[in-house]
Amino acid sequence: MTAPTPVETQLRDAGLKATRTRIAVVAALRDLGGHQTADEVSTALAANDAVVSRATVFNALDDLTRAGLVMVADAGPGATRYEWADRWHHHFVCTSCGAISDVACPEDSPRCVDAPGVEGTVDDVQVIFRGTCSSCIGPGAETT
Amino acid sequence: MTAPTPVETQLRDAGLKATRTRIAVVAALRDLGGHQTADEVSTALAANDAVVSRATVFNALDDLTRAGLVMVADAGPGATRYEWADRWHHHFVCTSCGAISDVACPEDSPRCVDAPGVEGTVDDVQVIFRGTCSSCIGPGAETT
DNA sequence: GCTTCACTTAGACTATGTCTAGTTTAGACA
DNA sequence: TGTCTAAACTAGACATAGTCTAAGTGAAGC
Ligand SMILES: [Mn+2]
Ligand SMILES: [Mn+2]
Ligand SMILES: [Zn+2]
Ligand SMILES: [Zn+2]
Repeated sequence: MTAPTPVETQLRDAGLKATRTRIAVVAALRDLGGHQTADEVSTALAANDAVVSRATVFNALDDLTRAGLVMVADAGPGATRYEWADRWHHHFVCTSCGAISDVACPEDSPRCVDAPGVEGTVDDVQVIFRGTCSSCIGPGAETT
Repeated sequence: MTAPTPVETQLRDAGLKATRTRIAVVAALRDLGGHQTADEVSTALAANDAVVSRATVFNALDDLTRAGLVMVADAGPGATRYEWADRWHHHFVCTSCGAISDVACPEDSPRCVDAPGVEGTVDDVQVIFRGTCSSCIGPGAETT
């Protein structure tokens, strides 16, 4: 039994068991980088000889999100995209090609924007910038 | 042929034909209010003796969104929610019960927040506040 | 080392959205 | 007003995303 890594500690602090699967999912997201779907995570785990049931990947991502180890990048329709919760940030989504890129959060904090008139408690604030990315504007813009 | 309503004009200005279906979809969203899924719109149309193919409802909502007559309320997984694009605003999503409520946009403009360092053109900015709504906090909070 | 309950599993099931090929229609123009 | 044609609509098959259930497994408290 090795010394508990930070991830294991974070899990237990959130009242979750530090299972092989959850640790592998966090590692996969951190290693892959970017914004991954549940099925992409599943594939990455399988490639690492850590086959995990599809339902479990969805459950793990959900649990990890609530525990704050993983964040969701809202980007409209299609599969939900997850990423390792390193630093809080926002997203730019290209409505032409679907690409998602990070936008730094000026405050580096999940509650960076004030919420006037909200009836309830605000946990975090996500800003989604939508538009056309530079590759889609440029000379070689894809119309597909 | 009656005089063109504003909606018909808006459609033609966007290069779209002012069809019976599209007009009915906008009317349904305006009359229903709130944040509706494609299937809820479909049901509302049917109740109005205006049965429309499911694929057409999806297409119409997509076209109307691009034309600026309808807006999407991003709210995480689940069906995409549409609403009549009256005034630009943001959303508060309760992570406990899933309720979506409007949050006024201080600037009343789709480009209310500055996007530092984005590689491309920003068309609009949506802010999503996530947390727990007052009914879910209050004494009679549902755990379901 | 036990015990227990949270976790994981396979796979059926539901929900959400897309595609295609044939038909209809809005709106341009004569 | 009648004709024409690209755009829009249709039904329904298909694809993708996510949920549920009941039985087996393992992390962690003792
Ligand atoms: Mn990101
Ligand atoms: Mn709204
Ligand atoms: Zn792009
Ligand atoms: Zn609530």
